[in-house]
Amino acid sequence: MATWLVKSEPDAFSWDQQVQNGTEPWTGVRNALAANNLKAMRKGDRAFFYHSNEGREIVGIVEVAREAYPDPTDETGRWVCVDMKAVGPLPRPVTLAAIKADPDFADLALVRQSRLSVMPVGAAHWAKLCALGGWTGK
DNA sequence: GCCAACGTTGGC
DNA sequence: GCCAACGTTGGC
Repeated sequence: MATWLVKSEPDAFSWDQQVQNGTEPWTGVRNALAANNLKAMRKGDRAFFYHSNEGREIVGIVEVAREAYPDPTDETGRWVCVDMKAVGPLPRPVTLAAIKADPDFADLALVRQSRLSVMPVGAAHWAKLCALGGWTGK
């Protein structure tokens, strides 16, 4: 199972909405690198749900419910989306400040490429972020 | 609200 | 196909 991190501005689509809706299409990605990451996602992969701009913290975990398919919000038909299902909130959201303060995360894409909206997270980083977030679920 | 990073567009 | 101009993202 691969692990990822996806960003959303809470003004546009927040964690609360994700939880309320259960499963939700992850649309609106218009960046080639991010789109490649979406295409590499497999059903059952997990991803951190990160609030950009407002909050700037990892607030929860979602799971890929449907692999890449054409983004219905894209008129050109060039871009794809996936479906994400809410798994659960992090008991203690992990802030960007905390991530940046830890040298272990210096090579995390979130730190290195701040504008990328969909990125892979290595197994070691995933485990550490789960621990920091107080995540005890599976 | 400002600015840095960076992707995209369009003129040549 | 290069590169300057411009737009967008997102941290601060």
